[in-house]
Amino acid sequence: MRVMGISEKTAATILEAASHVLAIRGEAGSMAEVASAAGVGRSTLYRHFPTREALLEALTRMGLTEAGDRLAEAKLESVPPLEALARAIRTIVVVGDRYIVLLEAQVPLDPAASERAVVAPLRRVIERGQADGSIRTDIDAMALLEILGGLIVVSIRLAAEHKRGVEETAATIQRIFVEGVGTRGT
Amino acid sequence: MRVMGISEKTAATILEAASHVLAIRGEAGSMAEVASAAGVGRSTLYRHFPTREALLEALTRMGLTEAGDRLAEAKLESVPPLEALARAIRTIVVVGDRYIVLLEAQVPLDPAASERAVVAPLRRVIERGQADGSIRTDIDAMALLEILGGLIVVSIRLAAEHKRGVEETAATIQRIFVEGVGTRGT
DNA sequence: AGAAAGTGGGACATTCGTGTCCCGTGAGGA
DNA sequence: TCCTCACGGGACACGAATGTCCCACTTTCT
Repeated sequence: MRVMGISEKTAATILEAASHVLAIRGEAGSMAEVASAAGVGRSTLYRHFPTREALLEALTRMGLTEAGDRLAEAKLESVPPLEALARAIRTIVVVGDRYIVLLEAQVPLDPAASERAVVAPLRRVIERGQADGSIRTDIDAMALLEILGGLIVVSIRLAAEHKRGVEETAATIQRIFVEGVGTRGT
Repeated sequence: MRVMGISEKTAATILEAASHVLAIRGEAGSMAEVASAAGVGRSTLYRHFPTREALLEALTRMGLTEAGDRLAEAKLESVPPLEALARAIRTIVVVGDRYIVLLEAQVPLDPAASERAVVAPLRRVIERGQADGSIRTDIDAMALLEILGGLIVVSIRLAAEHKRGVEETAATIQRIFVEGVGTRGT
């Protein structure tokens, strides 16, 4: 028999609210605010997530899982690298929209999990592109990956604050990342 | 006659130390840490900067002024847009290296001052590039500017944490921003 | 030497967020 | 119907950071 008060549904409600509150208030978002936003008592919040850290950790798991699933659905492997890049960027920006905090605040996200869910797929795309000649090879994949990651974060932030459509922002980012801002005649 | 304890030199020492501490510890850096890092007493710190906000505000003024001066020295107007872009990126990344906090934490930086010191020069470069055909015009200058700003922040962060040389990071960012990651044959 | 300014350090009040505990209550299953 | 499980809310201890006050010290200028 269980000792603690648990309700799958409430937990989901809390996580949902937490992602919103933290996305807006950033690191400053307190447990009280999360609880209030979720429409539950502070006690209940602590019943489900014993510490703030536990809540953040659960949030990251949720975000990574979601991102991983969507990336898997996107079938990146079955399209040309540049097209795959576009899909991946769009996917991550859309999902990440609700998890900005975890990117801003340095929430210690499980390296293995993030590697598996997000980093690896992206790296495969880039490496494939470098192999078939569609992506430049004078900058190594790791550096490209880091910059791409940064760009995605930027675009999530821009989409969040500037209210420019998520889709549009992702598209702009993708074009610049692939084509650059310079014209051909350079 | 002045009523308060002031020492130009100490104030400078404090600001210098503050930029370092906050660059490393982020928003979490406390007044006590700053004081200790500056080698002064907490009292002295408060004597010069009555509140934490005042300290941050002074820091932003310092950063903006420095960035503005360096950009002015760079003579952006006298070189082709793409070259100017490269110089500007490099300059801002180098200067910004010590002011990451102000970018991360949303320190309410004076819009007018930042506009004058940093935004305006960058925008002039971009608009000049769009006018002479060296920069694409299918994305408006404002969007390009925002993304460029984001990219710069990213590269400052990368340079700070990853220890890749500031110069090298700035150069990589600049190449990607201008040329993109795709090869010509796209 | 003497005064004044700048500094250091400690004590203190205050605020805020975290985490714990306890008890009352309402709804749903046995 | 009754009983249990989850929830709500309030009280509380604790720690950390901000900002204030006060006193004792060193340096420096006169």
